[in-house]
Amino acid sequence: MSLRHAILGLLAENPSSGYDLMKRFETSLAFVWPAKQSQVYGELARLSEAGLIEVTGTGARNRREYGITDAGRAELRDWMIGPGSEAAYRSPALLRVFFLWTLQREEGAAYLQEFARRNKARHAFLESLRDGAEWRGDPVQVCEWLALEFGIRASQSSGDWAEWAAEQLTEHL
Amino acid sequence: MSLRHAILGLLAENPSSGYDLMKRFETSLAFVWPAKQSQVYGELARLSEAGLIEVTGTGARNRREYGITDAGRAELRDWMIGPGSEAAYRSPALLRVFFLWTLQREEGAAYLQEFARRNKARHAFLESLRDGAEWRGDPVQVCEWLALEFGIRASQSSGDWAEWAAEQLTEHL
DNA sequence: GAGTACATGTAAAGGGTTACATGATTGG
DNA sequence: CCAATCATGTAACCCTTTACATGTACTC
Repeated sequence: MSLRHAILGLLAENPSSGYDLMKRFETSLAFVWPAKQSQVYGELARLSEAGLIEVTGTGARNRREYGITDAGRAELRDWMIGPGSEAAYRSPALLRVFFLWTLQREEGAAYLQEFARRNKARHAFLESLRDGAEWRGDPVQVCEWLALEFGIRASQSSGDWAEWAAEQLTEHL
Repeated sequence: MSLRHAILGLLAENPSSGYDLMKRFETSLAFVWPAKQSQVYGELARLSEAGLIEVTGTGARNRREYGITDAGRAELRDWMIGPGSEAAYRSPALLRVFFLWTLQREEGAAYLQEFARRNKARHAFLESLRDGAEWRGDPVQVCEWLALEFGIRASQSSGDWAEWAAEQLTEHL
């Protein structure tokens, strides 16, 4: 149940409303732990009931700001230092690679080239995020930067692989 | 709904029982599209009812072998050449990186070093698979090899990143 | 005044995980 | 004969996705 810990982590940074959290799930966390609006509000209610977060303020338009409680901080820490639950990585894109032999050679190569193109686009996007940001060097931002760098390297590696794979497919199929 | 297409792809290769498929989901597809036993049998029933697969033989211990039908092959092809549904990548490991600032510097560095260790282990494992296999060069195997190579490069890249990140954390936090 | 962004809530459906449940066959 | 493996089925629970539903405040 990592959505719960994602919310706790975000609230450990600063108090936020469901709407604020939702925006962060759509932006900075989009490639790491995407979450929908309905999920966020549901989990906030559950966390609040469990005493891991609490309402710390209200604002216009029915806005409710939540802050993390001491119990919430303890729960977050337990999860952070606990045993790493495994990836359970599911990739429809890679699954198709397994079945590329069911297509014609040119179709398969085209698929891999499209895969390469997308990864290059993502790579360029992530690099632009890194290069466009103002790096103040506070701990929160350092961690964001590390995660961002992961994405940059991963998209680079995936893009390179896909170009190579398209060549291999043309040669060996 | 990619489980459905994973099963169709495997059955396009050769007729198999639920048990056979389950084994493949635990081995070759484990890092790409893992699936549980209960899922496999359920989906087989649904695919059979939809006419995308059919029972092609029976064996000892109540074994039922399914084969893909022409309708199933058409469905598989539609999915293969259709628009790529996006990743929806969820990584608890990377999520923690986002919140590493909540730990002490040494704890964070230790986490990243453990991350590096795991990726190196996976890298070694995947390389041993590649180097231990008998490569006959048939189309099915070429595709498996391409996917395997993806995993090798990804684990390499992740491991390198984690080592680098541990250093950065020590320096910049 | 209209459109956009802010703000929250819930219900239904789909897919994945865990657990229970059962039985047949093979190999040592 | 006993254990491991082969083989299937299903129920409950949890999480995610999609969709519907509603209302407020700001800006042009």
